[in-house]
Amino acid sequence: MTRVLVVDDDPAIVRALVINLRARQYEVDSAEDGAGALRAAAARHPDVVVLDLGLPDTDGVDVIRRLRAWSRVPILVLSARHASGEKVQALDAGADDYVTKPFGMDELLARLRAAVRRAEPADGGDVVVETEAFTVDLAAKKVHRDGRDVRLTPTEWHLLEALVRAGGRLVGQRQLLREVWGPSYGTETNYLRVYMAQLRRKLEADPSRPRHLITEPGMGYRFEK
Amino acid sequence: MTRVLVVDDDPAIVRALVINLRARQYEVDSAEDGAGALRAAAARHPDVVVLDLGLPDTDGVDVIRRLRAWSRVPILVLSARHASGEKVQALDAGADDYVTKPFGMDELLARLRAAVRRAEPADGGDVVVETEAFTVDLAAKKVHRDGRDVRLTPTEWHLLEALVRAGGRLVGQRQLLREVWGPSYGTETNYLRVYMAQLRRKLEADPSRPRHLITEPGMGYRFEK
DNA sequence: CGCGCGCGTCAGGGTTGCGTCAAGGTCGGA
DNA sequence: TCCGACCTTGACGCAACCCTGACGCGCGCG
Repeated sequence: MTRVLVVDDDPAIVRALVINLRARQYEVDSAEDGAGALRAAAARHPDVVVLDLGLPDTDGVDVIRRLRAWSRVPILVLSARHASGEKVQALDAGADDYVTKPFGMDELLARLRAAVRRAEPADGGDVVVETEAFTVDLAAKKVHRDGRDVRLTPTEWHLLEALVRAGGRLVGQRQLLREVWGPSYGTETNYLRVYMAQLRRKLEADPSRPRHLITEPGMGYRFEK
Repeated sequence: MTRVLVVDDDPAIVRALVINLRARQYEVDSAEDGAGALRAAAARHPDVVVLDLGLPDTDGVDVIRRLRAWSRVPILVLSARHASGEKVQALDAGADDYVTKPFGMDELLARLRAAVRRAEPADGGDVVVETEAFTVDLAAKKVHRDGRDVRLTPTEWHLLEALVRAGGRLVGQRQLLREVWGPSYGTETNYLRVYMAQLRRKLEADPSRPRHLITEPGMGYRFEK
């Protein structure tokens, strides 16, 4: 879930933002001054910060600088000032976007989505799943075992990926076949047997007693850490 | 040097932007419609795109989508419309920022700097990447090997750059083709074979046994340190 | 006890994909 | 106008992959 930090000294605005964001499944923290903002950012590691420039204790641009000193979290600035000098200062200090009050909630949310989307592949880069026998890197499409790379064929990789992405849940054979071979392959369960065997031979310590690529007889297969 | 692509059908705006950007040491290309924008983006690989939504031939949002189909270049949208619906559409299609006309040049430039700054470390990380066989300098666009410069053709460089920027991740052949040759070249995989061979001949110690420019059969290619 | 079912294993044959080479085409500079 | 560098395109051999069928095994059930 995406975590947002809202910083504003006007309780009405904070409330409006919190309600709207929570309704859209964001996790929201809030702060009402610069010190609180920096504390919250350090403690909670938000995925994006919505920052009002007119805070009671600190200059907003200074908050941006201090955040940027150690974090690359996207910062979306709110401000009542329309003057372009303010905007330039904030943006050059490291802000990602600048919205003037009064703002439309739809627009703000869209800009927020844009900021989060941009940041995603940057720091959430590698999705790596580890087991005691091998390591799967879903982003790089790489499998590691005993310090060496394991070579997988395209079909083997697709199958492994489908299982790993299910995150430990059971995947039915029909679903597996459709994901890997395409929508018209619902019954060729022998494909699964052949390729599961190859995967186990390449990945399991003891292929005849799989510990991670598990068969659920009559139902399907499951990946287990 | 940072390369900017300006897309607008109003010559006055294009001129103003080009003058201001060139004065600040940007390298500027321009296009006046959607088709030209896509062509220019494919040919010149700009570091940021400034895009007017009201183009004569195409819906601006559609241009954004088509760009996003193969590129992550930052897109800064210009528009005369203040309506929030337009903004939301453009941002959700993949735009990075949205500025309404008339705009202040200072503000636009600041937003442009923000967009470029964000993108820089996002896909590169290191500007210089070293292997035991050769060294790639992404900023200087140079390749060193055994203490001397290696001469690469433009296409060879694009290909190498796309692989190195992926940072060890596997790059699918379709994606590679689109990044290097443009969005309409999704299937000419023989290009890849030819140019990968040339790169290996120039860079690998033993071109028949590549250690850094690796083929993943059926899936794509990967750069490995 | 015999049978059927589902799963794992193995090996062979058709097909695809990759590396290689060479020739034709295009563009810009001398 | 000629020349060279670069890009495109096609052909060919080879290795790897995908599919397929056959067989063996364990289990549950009649």
